[in-house]
Order: sequence, then C-alpha cells, then structure tokens
Amino acid sequence: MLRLPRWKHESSMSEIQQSGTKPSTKKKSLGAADKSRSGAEKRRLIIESAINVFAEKGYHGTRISDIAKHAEIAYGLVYHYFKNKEEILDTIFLERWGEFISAMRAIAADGRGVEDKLLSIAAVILSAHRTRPEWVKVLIFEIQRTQRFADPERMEVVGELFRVIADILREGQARGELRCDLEPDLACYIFIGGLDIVVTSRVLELIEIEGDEGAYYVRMARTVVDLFINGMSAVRQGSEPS
Amino acid sequence: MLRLPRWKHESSMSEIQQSGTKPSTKKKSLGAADKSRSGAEKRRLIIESAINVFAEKGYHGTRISDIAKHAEIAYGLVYHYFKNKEEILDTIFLERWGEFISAMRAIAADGRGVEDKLLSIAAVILSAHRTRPEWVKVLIFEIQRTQRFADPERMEVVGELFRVIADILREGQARGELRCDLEPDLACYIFIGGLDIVVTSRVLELIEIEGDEGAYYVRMARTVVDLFINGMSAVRQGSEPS
Amino acid sequence: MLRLPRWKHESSMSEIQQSGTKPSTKKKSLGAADKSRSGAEKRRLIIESAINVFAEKGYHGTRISDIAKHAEIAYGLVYHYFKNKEEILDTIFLERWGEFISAMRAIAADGRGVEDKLLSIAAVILSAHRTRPEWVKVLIFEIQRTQRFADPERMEVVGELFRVIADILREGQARGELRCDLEPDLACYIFIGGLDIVVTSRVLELIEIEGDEGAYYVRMARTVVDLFINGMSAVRQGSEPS
Amino acid sequence: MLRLPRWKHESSMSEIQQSGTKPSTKKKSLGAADKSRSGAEKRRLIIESAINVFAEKGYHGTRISDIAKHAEIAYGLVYHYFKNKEEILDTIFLERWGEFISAMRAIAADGRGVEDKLLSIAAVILSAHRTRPEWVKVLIFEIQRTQRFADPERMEVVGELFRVIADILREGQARGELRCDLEPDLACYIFIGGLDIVVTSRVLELIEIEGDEGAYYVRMARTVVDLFINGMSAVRQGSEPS
DNA sequence: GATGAATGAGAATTCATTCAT
DNA sequence: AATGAATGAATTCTCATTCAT
Repeated sequence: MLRLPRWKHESSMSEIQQSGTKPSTKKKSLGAADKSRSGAEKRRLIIESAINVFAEKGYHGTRISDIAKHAEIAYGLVYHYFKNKEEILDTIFLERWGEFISAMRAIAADGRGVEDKLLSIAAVILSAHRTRPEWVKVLIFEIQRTQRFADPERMEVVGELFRVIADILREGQARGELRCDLEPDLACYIFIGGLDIVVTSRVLELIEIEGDEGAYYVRMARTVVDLFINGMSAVRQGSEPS
Repeated sequence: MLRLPRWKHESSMSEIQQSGTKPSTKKKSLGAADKSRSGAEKRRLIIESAINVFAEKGYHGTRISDIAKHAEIAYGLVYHYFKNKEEILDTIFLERWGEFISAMRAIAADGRGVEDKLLSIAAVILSAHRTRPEWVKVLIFEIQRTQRFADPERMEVVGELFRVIADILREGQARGELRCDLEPDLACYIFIGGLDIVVTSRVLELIEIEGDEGAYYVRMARTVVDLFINGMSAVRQGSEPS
Repeated sequence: MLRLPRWKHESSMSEIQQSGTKPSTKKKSLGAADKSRSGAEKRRLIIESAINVFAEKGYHGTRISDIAKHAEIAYGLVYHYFKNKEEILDTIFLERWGEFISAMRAIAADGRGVEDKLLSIAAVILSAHRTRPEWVKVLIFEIQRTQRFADPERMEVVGELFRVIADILREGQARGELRCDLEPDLACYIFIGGLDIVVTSRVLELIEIEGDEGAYYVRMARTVVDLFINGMSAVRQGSEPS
Repeated sequence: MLRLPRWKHESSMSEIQQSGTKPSTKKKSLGAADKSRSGAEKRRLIIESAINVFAEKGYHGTRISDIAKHAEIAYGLVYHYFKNKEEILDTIFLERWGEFISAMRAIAADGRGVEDKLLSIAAVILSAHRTRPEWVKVLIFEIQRTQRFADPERMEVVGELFRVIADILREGQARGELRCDLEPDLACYIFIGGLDIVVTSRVLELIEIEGDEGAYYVRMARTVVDLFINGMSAVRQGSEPS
C-alpha cells in the first residue's frame, strides 16, 4: 500500500531531488527565541521527532521517551500535547495523508492527458520517498498495522487514493485514450501497486541503486507508466482480449 | 509486498477454491488420542495457532499465552518448542516462504510461454490468499515489518521472488515474447506490485466483493496479467521503439 | 464520624431550610469586575471550588487542574495561594471545623435544658448537611481519612466536639435531668453516632426520602434526641414526646 | 458507617478477646510444604497482606509493591491473582462483608429477645474491631470512598445491615418489647451509629483506654444497648425490665 | 498576580521468560 | 513432556510542582 507525504504537485519529474531531514536544529543559543515557541511549534517538533523515531524503530519499538529524547524535551511534555502514543501516529497519518490526497486531487484536476497525469502521480509518489523516506516508512509500515483493527473509517480515507486514480482512468476511457474492457477500479490497483512496490522495495532496501539516485527514480516512474499504458508484450495485439 | 503460503503449483486457475482453517478441533474426547500427539505435532499445532493469532492481533499484540490458549496447551510448553516469540515468527516465515518460492520456481521451470507462467503465478498468489488469508496477513504484515531491521539476510530471501519473476521476463524477452526496452528487474516490480496490492486490499478489506469470490480472483488474475502484457492504452502502438 | 460546616447556631429547628451552592457564577462578562477580585477573594474561590471537587471526586481523585478548572483560573495560580494540595484540604478543615465547634459551644453555653440543647445540636448538624452536603462529604470522607495518620493534633481538634457534648451531658446529670449511671464520655458517642450515621447515610444515599426533605430532617433530629433521652423500650414511656 | 470482619456469632460478650494477625508466617524451612501452597492459599496471603497494608497506609497510599513486599512475593504475582488494585479491595469487601452479614442474620434469627440480640450484635461488632482492627479500618475507611462512585449496588449490600437490624426492632415492637411510636428504619440508624462511632473513635484513637481493653468493650456494648433501650433520661428509671 | 508550558518522579500494569514440580 | 506459578524488567501514563514570561 502506498501513502506519502508533503507532495507539492508539479507536472514534471523535476521534483525528484534531494531535501533531507534535520529534525532538531539543536541548541541555537536561544535567549528568548526558543521559549517563545508557541505550543503549536512544540507540537510540530514532537511530530517530526516521532516520524523519525517511528521510522527508525517502528511504532511498537518506539518508547515515548525516545521521541522526547529526539525532540530534546521532557517526556511528560509529550503527554501535554498528545493523549498517548497512538494519538501521535494518528496525527501523523491524518496530516500527511490529507496533504498527499490533496496533491493527487490537484493532479487529477488539471487539464492534461491521462499519461501525463499518471506520470505526475508517479513522480510525486516516488519523489516523496526520495525526500522524506522516514515519512513513507511510517505511513506505509507503521500506521496501518496499528490502526487497521481499530478504525475502519481510516481505511476509508486510504481508499480515497484509489478513487482518485480510478477516476483518472475512467476519464481516459471516456476520452478514448484508454481501453474500455478493463475496469478502472481494478486497473487502478495495478498502477498503484506498481508504484507501491517500488517504494516499498526501496524502503526495504531490496533494490540497490548504483549511480544517480534521482535518475533511478525518474526511470522508474517512466517505466511504471509506460508499462501500465503500453504493456510488456513485444507484439502489438490488434484484437481485444476476447 | 507479497509473500504467500502453501502454494502447490498447478498450471491453471482451477486452484482458486475453498479450503478453510480449523486449527483446534476442540475437545474431541481425548483419552489417550491427544496425549499421544508426537512432539512434532505439538510443534505444528503451535505454529498453526500462532499464525492465526498473529493474523488477528499482530505480532506485537500477541502474547505467548494467546497462542497457548488457541492451541489449548499450557503456555510454558511453548518454550519447550521455541526459544522465544521471535523464533515462532521466524519458523513461520522460513517454512511458508520456502514452500512459496519452490512453487514459483516450479512454475518458472515448466515449458510454457510467459503469459501462461504469469497467469499461474497470479493464480497461486491470489488463491493462496483466498484459502489461507491468515497466512498472508502474517507474511505481509507481521514478518517483515518486525524483522526487517534485525535480519538483512531474510530480506535476501524475499528478494528471491523478484529474481524468479525477473528471470521469467528475461526469458520472455529472449524468446521475443516481451519487449526488450524495459528492464526485467524493474518490470517485475510492477507485476508483483499489481498482485500485491490486490491481496493487500483484500486483507485491508478495501475491496468489497459481490457475488462469487472465486470468480473475482480469477478475473483479477486475468486482469493483472492482461494489463501487464498488453497495457492500458486504447491505441495499438504499431511500431516497436526501434 | 461527624464534622460539619458553617453552623450558625439557632436554637430551633427552623434552620433546616434550603440554600444551595453556585460556586462559579460563570462567565459574567467580567471586563474589570473579575480582575479586581482581591487576593482574598480568589483564595476563597479556590477553597469553594476545592470543596465541590473534593466532594465529587474525593481528595485523591482530584487534580489541582480540576480545582482550577472549576474556579476558572489557571492552575498555576492555585500555587500562589496554597503551598500544595494538602494545604487546601487543611484550610478547609480548619476553617469549617472551627466554625462548627464555635456553633456547638454557643449552644452548650446557652441557658436551656439538656434536651433543648441536644435538639439544637441535632438541628445544626442535620441542617448543615442539608444546605451544604458537599462540605459534609469532604469533612466526613476526605479530611480525616487522608490526614488521620499525618496529623494527630488534628484529631485532637475533632475530639473537641465530643468534649462539648459530654459536658452538656455532665451538666444534665448534675441538674438531675439525666441518669448518672452512664458515663457521659461514652454516652456522647452514642448521641453523635446517631446523628453521624444519619448524615453519612444521606451522603451515601442509603436513605431515600420521599416527600419533604426538610420534614425528614426535623423528624430525624427529634427521633435521635427522643431515643437518646427516652430509649426504645416499650416499658416506662410515661409521657409521649409531645 | 460500620462494617466488620469474620464474625462468628456467639450469644454472649465472651468473644471479646484477643487474637492478632500474623500474616506471613515467614520462612518456615519449606522443603516442599511451601511450594505446594495452592493458588488459593497464595491468593489468600495476598488478601491478608493487602488488608494490613491498606489499614496502615490507606488504599490510595498503598502501592502494589507494598502488598507484595508484605506478602513476600514478587509484585507481578499480585497481577496473577488480581486484575488490579481495585479488585483486591473489592474482594476484601465482598468476602468480609458477606461473612459479617451472615453473622448478623444468624443473630437476628435466634429465638431470644430484642435486648439480647442487640447485645450480641454490639458484641460482635465491637469484638471484631478488637481482634481485627485492620479489617475494620479497611472496611470503614477505604472501601466506600473508593467504590462509592463506581458501584451503587455495593451500597445496596451495605444497606443490608440496616435492614437486618430494623427487622429485629420491628419484631421487638410486634412483641411489645419496644415502643411503637418510633420508626424502626430510623431507630436502627441510631443503634448502628452508636456502635459505629465507638469503633471509629477507637480506630481514630480518639478514645484512650486505660486498663483492660476487653472490659472496655464489654462496658461499651452494654452501654450502647442500655442507652438504646432505656434512654438517658433520669426520670422513670424506676423499674428494670424485670 | 496570572498563565500554562515544562519537568520528572512515581505508580500501575504488562508479559516474556524461567523454573520447580 | 507438561503445567502454570513466579519473577521483575520494561514501559506507559499521571500529575503535583516549578518556572519563565
């Protein structure tokens, strides 16, 4: 399954570039500046720290004290801002996924052709992993297992991604760009699945990349879309799959 | 990510049929019958129980006593057969994944064309989920996400699936069945990813199936392979990327 | 055990009437009005709030923040006025019990007969519960049971009630109104105990009152005194308690 | 309020005698003897320890580890036998109060006159405090405050004591032994209250006893009943109930 | 005076693992 | 082999109290 963070939508592949995380810009001599942090800032700091620690140790392997240590605060303070560990994960999910889906919707809404849209989507998803791999780890690996049982409505939210992409496909069929004998609701799975597994594999470090990482992602995005659109067959099958 | 259980390879889709799990056929008046279980049987019973409980509660959420209760044995006994909780999960993985990879290899080795092989693979994977959804849950959700960090060699084992499928694709290219401008190492991801997400979605209950469940899986397998081979494009692009 | 609040002594039963507590007359648009509260007023506000919250949740179950919330102030402010939670309870006890004992002493000092005095005492005690049940709850259930071990001198203060009543009894014996073969020091226990348990039972809601609550308390006060003076025996009830 | 433990009913005052608690008969060289303790015994040991520690420190002031230390077991074991601290208190209440009420009922059912019955009740209650003061402390001071809010049905159970005694009074009225112009439902409060406060005062150490403690209790029981039956009035003590 | 963010000691509870029987 | 009592380290969560503004 795929779910990703902070996805500014841009139409090209250009966004696949470096960024990095520096969670706690430690100890800048903070006369008044630091104490004036609003509660919201502290809250954000905790979330950022949590993402990083969750990514490193997994949700269950993370102690509240780990998060506090990473954020360089007293761990009681975490409870000032969050009811418990689960609420932190919850917040991460809600915020990040919301942003992600918005980006997807923006892509779906622009006027371009299906192939361009899918390319954009692939680029966003893959670049997201490139720039914020911890977020992706957390979103992919930690959130669902924990909440799957607890919250069916959260799954509903996840399903939104599928709906957005299925709609793009449906539109492509309507325009005659895509074949109509495959259900968009199924086809979208294959597309998402292709991207998902690439990301997952990167997270799991199954894929080793030599050379330019950015180039790899670009190639991968192109490949996924090309394959999705044109198929793997050498032969051009004139006839519909009877 | 995909990894699945007890996959007797058969070449057609026919294997997608019911089976079911009844791990502890409780309270059969077991005068001597039960006591005579050999140690190996007890061990197996524990594994079966563990799979079911892991599937239900997740690895971390499962207590040894839960497994023991499900197996209807004293929980101290679990430690006779396994060093600790992790070893149970380990055993599940090793056994099931080994069987699975064997099935995949058998498919890869038979003499048929690429499309047939891929169809078999899709069938095996999807039917596996159909007949032993708990296994799939455990393999997908629990094992890797638990042990990922601990055991890199285990990931190597997972990678085997990709190699087997990439080899099938390579063979297809060599035979001229598949286009050659896409790297098999990348393409295999898209294929596996398509299957994976279908299974995952079923596990997560994102997909609702009306009517015949078996028919759904057959259709899905066909769709995945069709899409993978022929692509989504409405246009038949005549010329090879020469 | 009995210990009660704000006991203006009046000689009759008439004081058993309604009153009620509305501690925080919330949100009166308090531009300056509220800010101009003197420190003493704030302190009092905190005490009133504490009584109510202690009554509802018990001392141990009450957080400083609960008190602050009830008083509609910042909880840090509580620490301006009180060293800690215990000091709040302490203050409640000292103020209320002091007032109560004063009322008892006034009754003891007036010139009437024993029966009248006891009737007054019963009336004061029972009406106190009627008008300020939270105070009684706190005094009965929270204070002693919390501080009992910590502070023996406080018990001394509680004992004062017994001495006052025993003195009334002694005086009655000296006047020939009461029999002399029972020690006043023991007898006073029975009298106080009778009242105490009535109050306690009301607090615990063991007694359900139908109809007029005030009438119930009057009847109860009369019954306690009548029984204490005349006994339960059928024999020798020469005159009815007119 | 009064509620008391292990009250073997005997008709005279004779039961007011010493006993004491020795909860953990420590370290008797226990080859097999000790390990063979059944779970029930350990459970009982924990309860006994809990009573003592609760009595000393109060429910809220008692840590599970205190109980475990007193019982000389690992504190995890407490959780083997009880879900949590509250369940321990619960168990104490249910067991002890049940026994107590049974004793009361037995007294109520025997064929003697009202005064004798009341004397028995007084004796049981007072001697209970004498022999097991910790139990009384716990029952009186700890249980209700904790559970008052949680469990209204428990209060119902407490009310049973009142009903039993009110019934004795009603019977006395029917037989013509007691005056009929006082409601038994109210009168029983005064009787119980008298006993209660004596016990409470002892617990609070408000009363100091010089000389023989047993004699004190006997005198107290007689006084309470005498006063309850005959009243405090000097007038009309003419004839004993011959 | 007033605020509420920050701190951290303290207590409850869980549960993998050991071990005597 | 089988049992389940016993252990205690590890962790979460609470909340009184302090403190900078």
